[in-house]
Amino acid sequence: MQEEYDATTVESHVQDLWNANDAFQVTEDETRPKYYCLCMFPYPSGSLHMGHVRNYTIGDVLSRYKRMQGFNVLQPMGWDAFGLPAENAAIKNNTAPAIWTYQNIDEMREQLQRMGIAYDWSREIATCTPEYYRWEQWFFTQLVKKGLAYKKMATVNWDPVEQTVLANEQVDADGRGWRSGALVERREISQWFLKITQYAEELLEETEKLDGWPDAVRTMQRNWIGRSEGVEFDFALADGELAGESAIRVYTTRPDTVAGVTYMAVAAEHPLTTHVAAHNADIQAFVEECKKSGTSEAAMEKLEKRGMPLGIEAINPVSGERVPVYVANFVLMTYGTGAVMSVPGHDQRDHEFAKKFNLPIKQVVQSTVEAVNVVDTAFTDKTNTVSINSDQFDGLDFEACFKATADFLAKEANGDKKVNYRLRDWGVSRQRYWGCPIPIIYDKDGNAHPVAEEDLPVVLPEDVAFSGVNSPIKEDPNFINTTVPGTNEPGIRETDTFDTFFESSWYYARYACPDANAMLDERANYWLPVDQYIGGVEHAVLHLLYARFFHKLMRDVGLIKSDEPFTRLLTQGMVIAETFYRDDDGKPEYFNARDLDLEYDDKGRISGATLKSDGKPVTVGRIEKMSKSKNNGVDPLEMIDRYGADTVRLFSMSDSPPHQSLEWKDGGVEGMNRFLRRVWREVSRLPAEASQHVFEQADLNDEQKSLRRKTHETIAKVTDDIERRYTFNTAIASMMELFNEASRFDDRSDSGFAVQHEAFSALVRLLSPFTPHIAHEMWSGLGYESALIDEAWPEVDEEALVRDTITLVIQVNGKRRAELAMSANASKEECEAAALAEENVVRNIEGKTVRKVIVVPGKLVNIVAN
RNA sequence: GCCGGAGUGGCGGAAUCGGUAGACGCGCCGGAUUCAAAAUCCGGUUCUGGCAACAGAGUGAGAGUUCAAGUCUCUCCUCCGGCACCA
Repeated sequence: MQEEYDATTVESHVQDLWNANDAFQVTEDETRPKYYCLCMFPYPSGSLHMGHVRNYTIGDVLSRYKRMQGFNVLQPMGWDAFGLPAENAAIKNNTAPAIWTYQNIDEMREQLQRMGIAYDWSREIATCTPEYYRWEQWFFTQLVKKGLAYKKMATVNWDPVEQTVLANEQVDADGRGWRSGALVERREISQWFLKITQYAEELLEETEKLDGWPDAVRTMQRNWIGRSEGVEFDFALADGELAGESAIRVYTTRPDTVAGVTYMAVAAEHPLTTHVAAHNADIQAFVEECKKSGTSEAAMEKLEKRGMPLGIEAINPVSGERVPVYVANFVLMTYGTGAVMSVPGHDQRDHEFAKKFNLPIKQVVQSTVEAVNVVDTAFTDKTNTVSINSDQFDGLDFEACFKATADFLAKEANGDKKVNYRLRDWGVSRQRYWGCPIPIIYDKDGNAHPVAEEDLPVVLPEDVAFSGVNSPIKEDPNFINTTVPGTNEPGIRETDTFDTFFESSWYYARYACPDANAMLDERANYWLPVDQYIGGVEHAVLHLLYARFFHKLMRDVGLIKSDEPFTRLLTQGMVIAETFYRDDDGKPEYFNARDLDLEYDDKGRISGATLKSDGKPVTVGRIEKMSKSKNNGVDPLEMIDRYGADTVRLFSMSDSPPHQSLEWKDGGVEGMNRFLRRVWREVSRLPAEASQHVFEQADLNDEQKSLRRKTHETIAKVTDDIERRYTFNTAIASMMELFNEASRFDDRSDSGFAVQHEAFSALVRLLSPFTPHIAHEMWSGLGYESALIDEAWPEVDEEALVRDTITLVIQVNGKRRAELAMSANASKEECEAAALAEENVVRNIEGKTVRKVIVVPGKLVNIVAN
């Protein structure tokens, strides 16, 4: 072992060794417990960023740790390869999306390999290959047959200039198309949906059981599913039938407030609105206006609450009063019945609308504990309340009134108790090119036929000229024209592709059997569920919910046996860094720190910065998530070149716990590099014969015992931090403590060397999941013949943890006044006596009476005196 | 608006079950080495007072429970994240 640590040499040497031995290839093995550790696979954008580094290092630490614990560990990697950026790049660079994507995959694979992560590369998957997507096409045809996939009209963003559908990401905050700048419109087209709502109840119930998931993610999923219990019932139309209907059906979670309904509101798409609009130009104009606004959340948010009276009245089934019906832009056709009863007294939104249109506000719920004035604001409490102004329901609390009204509505107004979900069926059609073709053929009457199993996959043509925004397959007769399955009739192919969440919803299962000649085979039941899943919290709802849904679908088709895909989930925080900018004309221009000269104040804080190229100052901005737009990214490859992958890995784990954000700091990286160089140096200086010496615990002196205790305390601490707490930062801190103590230890006796060798032997193994390359070399440096990846995780020697003496903290009235070294087995009385005799204690209780003495064995004595 | 999470030195953070607040790292200060610098090594570093021993203050603000509170309870403030016309 050389005395100077050279990361580049070490890392390429160790990686070659692993590669030559296929060190991380695994097969099913019933004799060992399995451990499937998975990181969310990347989109192949072409370059690795720090978020990837952090994500994959966490996975590798856990994988390597479990391997040393004796588990049969699977850690695969692949590519979420379909998606919009490939199309954007294609337009910009005039290359086919496939070529761009495969080139990026090659580049990123190389970059990833430099990090030395223990992947089983033989299982690599790219979702854009027909070998992968043919199975999801097959699966979709099964779902169509089971009625779990169906077609219906749905709203999309339509760019009137480009004459194309836009993804939500392609519509800016002002509701304009990204290329044309034209105002995006809403348009109804027929699209495919998966019936996730059929699984809403099971998904919700099992959310409660996912105790290996962060509470935040479970809460988000619960809210996203959004279960509510209420009643659906009719408001009869006051002047008889309209548009073939005699009533307006509504859904409410507050049947106890029906008496307070003073008006109603229906959606722009509601049949009643359409009926009235046919003879009323003003209403027609209003409906058109509603349809013009985009579907994006940003657009919805800005929407002002507006409405118009339809000139219709309905009868309140409880009060018998006539109430006017409005059309309003905030009523959603897709939730409930597309019509709502409005209770301005007890719903804030209804209250605002009532004020704006001068509608009556009626109080029907009274608080039993405070004064209520529904003229100013809605009263929405459901506890400590009684019903008033509600005839036979007066005097009931919320629960009783809910039940009584529901029973009444059941008899008098076609009422039905109903559970509603905020969750909608998952629209999987995308009018994009670079995705998996939906395997459907339409006959001349427009009926949909799933492509026959033997005709799969429907291959996406990759050799395409990409001229505009429109998908090239939509104009490709070779792709479109075919025959209807089972006939000789001409048929037309579906040209929409799947939402890319489709691919990422089942890839974790395919890794178990990437070469299977079926969607999955028995191997999936060996490896699944994933024991540990790691990725960004931005996927808390969509991806993680879709994957859970798919898992249940695959279970119900008989492909797998488990109910849930991911047993434990870790969501890592963002990687953040300083930003620097100039804002001369209202559009800030951001600069990367590498192009700046930074100034620091006397406390080491950044006080100013100037651009190297012109020497003029730039503004120091906030610390934000690394991104292209803020130009504050740090290139992982540059860091690996400078310090080595081990240093980069170690820093990414050391500075904060994984679920929190990590601030990238050059000084911190250098600190980790310094630490590794020190460990290397100490190990290289340890005499070769140190490994030969043995010791007997009973014969050790106090210093030797103390180092042994530190060694084994550290093993216990690091194990607990990785296994239970996920606090890799504190694990690293405690390894540094052990190193500091072991390197200061200067005892050249045989047993001294033996104890020191034990400390370094443990340290190297504890470090190995974090910094596997340097650990491998140091392991041989310590005189071991074996490869470190085949070693077992170090075990705690309980005997080494035993303390003869302990430090007792002495407090007077809760304030620390002294410390005492005591025998570890001293009695309570002895501790108390020693504490009361201590010099500084005597001084502090002088003139006071000791009221009470509290002894916490092994820790402290608190003397209460006044 | 609703639902989460978080506020601790100059900075990132530690304190795991109510028991020594500030581990570990960065930065800064001093020293050694050097012709000099970088690198490296050693020491110091919450604030105030003191040569020191030690004393006082201190975990966003305010109250409370307790022998003992960063940790538990209540009220409030600030920041971050998610959802947001869901009837």
